[in-house]
Amino acid sequence: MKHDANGLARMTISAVERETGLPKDTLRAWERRYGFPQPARDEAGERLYTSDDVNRLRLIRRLLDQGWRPGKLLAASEAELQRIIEAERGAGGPVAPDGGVPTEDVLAAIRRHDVPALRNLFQRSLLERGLQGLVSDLVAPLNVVIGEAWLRGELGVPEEHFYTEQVQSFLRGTLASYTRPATPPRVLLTTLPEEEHGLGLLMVEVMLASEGAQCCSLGPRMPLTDIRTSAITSAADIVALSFSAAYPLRQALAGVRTLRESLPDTVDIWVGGAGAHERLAGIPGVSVIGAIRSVPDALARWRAARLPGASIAALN
Amino acid sequence: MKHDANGLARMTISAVERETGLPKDTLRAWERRYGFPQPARDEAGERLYTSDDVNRLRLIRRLLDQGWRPGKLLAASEAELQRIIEAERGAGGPVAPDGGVPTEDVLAAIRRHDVPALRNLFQRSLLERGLQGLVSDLVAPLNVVIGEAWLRGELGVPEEHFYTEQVQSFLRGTLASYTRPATPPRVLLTTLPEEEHGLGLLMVEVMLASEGAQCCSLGPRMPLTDIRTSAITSAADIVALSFSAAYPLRQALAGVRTLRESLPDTVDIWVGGAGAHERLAGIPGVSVIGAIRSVPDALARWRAARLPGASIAALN
DNA sequence: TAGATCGTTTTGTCCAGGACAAATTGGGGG
DNA sequence: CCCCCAATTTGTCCTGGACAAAACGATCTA
Repeated sequence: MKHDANGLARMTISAVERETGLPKDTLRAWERRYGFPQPARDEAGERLYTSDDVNRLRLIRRLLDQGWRPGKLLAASEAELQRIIEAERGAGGPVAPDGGVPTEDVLAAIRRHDVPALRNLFQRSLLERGLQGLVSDLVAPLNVVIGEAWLRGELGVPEEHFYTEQVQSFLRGTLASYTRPATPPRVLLTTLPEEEHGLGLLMVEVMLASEGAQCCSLGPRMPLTDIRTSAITSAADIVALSFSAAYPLRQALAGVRTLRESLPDTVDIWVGGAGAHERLAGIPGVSVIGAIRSVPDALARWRAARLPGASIAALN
Repeated sequence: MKHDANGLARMTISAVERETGLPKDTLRAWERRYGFPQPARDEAGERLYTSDDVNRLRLIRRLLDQGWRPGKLLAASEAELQRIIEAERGAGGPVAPDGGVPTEDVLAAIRRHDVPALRNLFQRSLLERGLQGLVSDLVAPLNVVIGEAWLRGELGVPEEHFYTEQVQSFLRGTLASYTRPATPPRVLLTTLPEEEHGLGLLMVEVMLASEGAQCCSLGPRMPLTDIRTSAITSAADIVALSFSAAYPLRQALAGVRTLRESLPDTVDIWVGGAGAHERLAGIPGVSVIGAIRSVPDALARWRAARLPGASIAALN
């Protein structure tokens, strides 16, 4: 981070790429076409962005992920952008209060960076609703709420990281202390290389493991060819992929199609997450898991189809 | 992924950037200066790399991280590259066999993607040596061994991911089921934005938590300004940063200096990991943790200096 | 012999501005 | 109302030049 004559922090184009996830080429194209951002230059003519630029770019990126078009957002004034954010608030329908752990309590704990308090709230939800309930009734809605709070500037980057870190810790910890007889199917979990969010993956793993499936998670960012090799090595019945809303549909389609072609027909592909568009279901042998709570159903269907001889009782 | 006339997989420059972590600009500069890689072109004149190119680039990247210079590596023939890899094998000194869980057993489980077997081995090490012993005597040497095995082509990307994922799961799980009275210091754990490896962070967290410190992990990739805010919000006594060997020293120095300036003097900064160069210790108020096993000592020193009134007994 | 100093080379990153194709949009026709 | 096509939008890639930070290595000093 450099500083200008007034001591204000100024960032180079690669720093901005890192912070916002927007490629350098795109940043330069936007400047050329829309006049925003319009960074100052250093002695060598290199761009120096302000942190205001970065904040606005982060905002724009989120709105892009929600379907807005660059032309609108980049030409928009500050006021217009605020109006768009207002309109976006709760656009996906209100998050149903679940009567369990209050969302505000969780948000308060996150704001305080209060590890014990947050763990307590998770623990409470776990006892009241079980592991699957914790994931589908608390964590899933929380992800939405926190994303929106971030958009409105009510939470910062560290708070979001802190939340993600703590949820992952709690879920993994709970999963680790949970053992039951391993039954089919064997599921390989991962994301494509451009997708780095591992929380969705973990949520699916929790749902599957609670039903006794054998999960093998590779974590995020796995090259396509390696997914194929891994699926075969680990004798997987299902390859589960997670896509966040930010993932370009076109890339998801291409990736899943290639994977589908390279995997044996006996291996199912499941895709889930906010970026798992309906059109992915158009590919034969690919199932879209619309909501995290429907994972157990999908699993039951797979078992009914593939394990016709086994009684349900034997599996439970 | 595109395909050429012979059906061979061909990747665009952004795919290669994604797979290897080498920026597009660097790939083009290497082509211009050293003639490698020299990708074919599609109808539009865009570069199409082969998977051999990518494999070699991945190799080169690792060797760069170990201190080799681009000029040597990129001009090297296939045979010369092999010779360098041979030379590199065990260059860091042999990893001491610790008499506990045999490394080969772990590698075998990783190759088979065998989750239960791997967890068993971790569990065994945990029972034989305790949590700190697991981290310092098994996980730390394993990281080195696995990195070297990858370099020699004995392990692939998915195996490395699989290992990382399983270790993290196991450690987090064990940590979650482990409670003891929280005592000072309060430690904030994270990495700078360019550093995405979270395993080192988790290892430190385990060591610290075993000694009763209050850890608050933000996960990897945290912007500098946000680290400052977070440290203050969470009233941290120590900010712990982890650097992998791949992290450029210059950037580490700049980042840590900036952070040091923005944090109150009462907050210590600890840096660790393979990329935590001695020169970082030159900054006042910054401690370099040379090896993971020295974390408890560092903690004891902090307590002796900052909590002179408290008896050791009260802390344990 | 070990270590500091300083010019030279290496190397990563940035720039401009043009090009193109994939994706989206907005009409019109069945 | 749905489908299809042309116009527009938009992300990504290209070349080839430039520059500064880092690494190197030769020279000098204690």
